Amino acid sequence: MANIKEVAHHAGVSVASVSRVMAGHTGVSEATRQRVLTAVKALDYRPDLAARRLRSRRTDTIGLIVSDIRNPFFTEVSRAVEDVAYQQQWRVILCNADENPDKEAAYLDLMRDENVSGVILSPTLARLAGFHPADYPFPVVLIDRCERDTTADAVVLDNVNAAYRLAVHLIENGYRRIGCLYGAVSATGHQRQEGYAAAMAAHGLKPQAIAVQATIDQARTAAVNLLQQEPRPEALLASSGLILLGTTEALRETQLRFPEDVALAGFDDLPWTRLVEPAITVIAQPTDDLGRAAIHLLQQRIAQPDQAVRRVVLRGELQVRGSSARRSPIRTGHLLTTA
Amino acid sequence: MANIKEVAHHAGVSVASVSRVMAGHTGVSEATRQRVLTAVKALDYRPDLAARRLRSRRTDTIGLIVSDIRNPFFTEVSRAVEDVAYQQQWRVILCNADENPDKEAAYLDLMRDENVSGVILSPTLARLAGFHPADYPFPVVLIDRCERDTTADAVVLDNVNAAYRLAVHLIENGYRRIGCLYGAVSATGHQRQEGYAAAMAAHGLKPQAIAVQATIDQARTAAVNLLQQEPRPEALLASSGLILLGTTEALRETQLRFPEDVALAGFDDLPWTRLVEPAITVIAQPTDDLGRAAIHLLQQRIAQPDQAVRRVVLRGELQVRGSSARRSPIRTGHLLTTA
DNA sequence: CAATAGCAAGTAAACGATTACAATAATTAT
DNA sequence: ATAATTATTGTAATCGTTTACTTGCTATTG
Repeated sequence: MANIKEVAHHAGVSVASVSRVMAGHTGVSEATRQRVLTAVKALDYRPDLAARRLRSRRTDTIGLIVSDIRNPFFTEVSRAVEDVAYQQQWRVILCNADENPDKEAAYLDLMRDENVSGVILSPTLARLAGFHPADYPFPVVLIDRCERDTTADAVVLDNVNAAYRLAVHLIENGYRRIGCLYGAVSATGHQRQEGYAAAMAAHGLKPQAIAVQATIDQARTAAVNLLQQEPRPEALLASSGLILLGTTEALRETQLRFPEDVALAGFDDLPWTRLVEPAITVIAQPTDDLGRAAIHLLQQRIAQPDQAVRRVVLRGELQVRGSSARRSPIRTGHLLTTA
Repeated sequence: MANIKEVAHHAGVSVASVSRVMAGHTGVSEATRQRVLTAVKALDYRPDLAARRLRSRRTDTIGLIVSDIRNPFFTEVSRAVEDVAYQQQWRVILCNADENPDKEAAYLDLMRDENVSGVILSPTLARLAGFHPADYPFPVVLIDRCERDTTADAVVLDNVNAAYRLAVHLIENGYRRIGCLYGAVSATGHQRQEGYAAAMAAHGLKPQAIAVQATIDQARTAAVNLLQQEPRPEALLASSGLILLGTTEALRETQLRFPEDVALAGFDDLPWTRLVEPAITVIAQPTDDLGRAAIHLLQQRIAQPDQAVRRVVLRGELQVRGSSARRSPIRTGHLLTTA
């Protein structure tokens, strides 16, 4: 591979001129620019990134550390981030922490080693507690997960509110004993449980929330347990797409029909929620906007390290479908007498 | 951030010794090793990767270019690759080509710029035609997509065979007019169509295969079209998870039931295929093994650049479920007379 | 005991770019 | 025409490592 020296020699100019042309800098005459460009083409020259990064101390690279790449929510967000970055000639190092704080820590160390310009992070609960951006040698934008009192740039859903609306929707459709399965290891799960609990309290209902690991299998097991309790919940609310999937599997396993036996609602408008019969009521998250907002926030922070902390809160959209259909009065003799 | 010089000074040794300790090289006394390590800890030193890469001309980084990160198949494969790499202290640059040859080319250029040790690639059709590893400045292992006559390391499914078995399964269950929706832009789609066509031919049946873009929406549109033709197909075979999803949506849209009106079978054992009623018959791909095999193959190739070309062919497993249940004789008067 | 090997540690030259600074050429002002 | 200014270009130092080579010991051997 040709290096900058050979290009300079071939073009009959100095290495500085070549460098200036490659960087798109001003202050180089059109004549030399052309000579350099033809030499570059002739030698198929491409600057060595390691050398450039060493000398310039910039990498034009950002890190994206997601909690679980197999969760379609994060896949979508990653794609959005990658798409924007790609257009702007930035590199993205995508890391999958697998909800594991050790892996998360290792990746953050790696980001430091790589000298990235910034990081987009969906943090584990452990890291989020007492999180302070100043502890990191690079700008950090949190995504999906953030506490009320976290002082860091962040892009999140209005989790409490969205879960509240979802729960109210179930309540208004006649359901009273509503169970909630929420992700134990994420701030998001907790906030959604909080919104659910608030809605229940506002209607004088007793909440029953179960914390689970946010995997399909764990959610299914927990849901089966919950469904075998007496009295059985009339409806279930799942705080994420994976938990919703596990919960739906549990209903199949226990041969319960929704919404007749147990109504169902959850988060994440994934394609399959429209495929099952009936389709499932969900809060749709604007994954694309989340990703775009995160990278824009990060770029602004990189450009302006001292600007005020910003938080972007996006609204989830309630998609009402059959799984939460109004409770049929025929089956609810008990409710009829109390109403 | 401390650099190697400061560490050397702090430990009272030369930079060479520090470097040797950091690299885990032999030929350094236990005494100095300890002094270096304490200095490293005291100064919180971490070697600068840019400098290391520049000097050593190695990056310990591989590129993983997938066709579509939103396709769960590739998500799973990526996770497997990343997992193995992580354990071995390799970095992975994950790139999403979005089935776009230009983006794919741009990423391959990027890989060269990054001076990666090797690349795992699921190529577009255009690139696969006439693919030769020698055209690239790094070792390449193909994954998921590979032609019979491609002379490159590759890890693929036994696509033709798997599709053949899947089609035969439908035929043996009494279906005759079987349509096939396959991915137009991937070698995999073509091979699966080929296996399907072979099975049809072997049973004296006329194939009807439609090439589609491998997206949910395109597949749905094409499937709706196909389902509105007269005579309507008795069964549909989808060549990938996304196409299967779109096809299933089409059945919902046209209010057709499976398997009663149209039987259904496809590729990729995704969680949702077990959720719909009835569950869908699929070929399960060993995504984890595919990913692991790919990175192992790549590492062997990196260690032994001149070893013979290898191809790992993994077998897909047929998961028979309700969507392809034996055609009920009651509804198939025509078949009864011909049987 | 001198010669020789073997090991540990140090010195300094790369790696290939960027960029501060100096030098030169071209332009404008007086 | 000359001085002052500006626009180009070149020179060389620098980024932080790795590593070939040299040096200085200590231990081994004939």
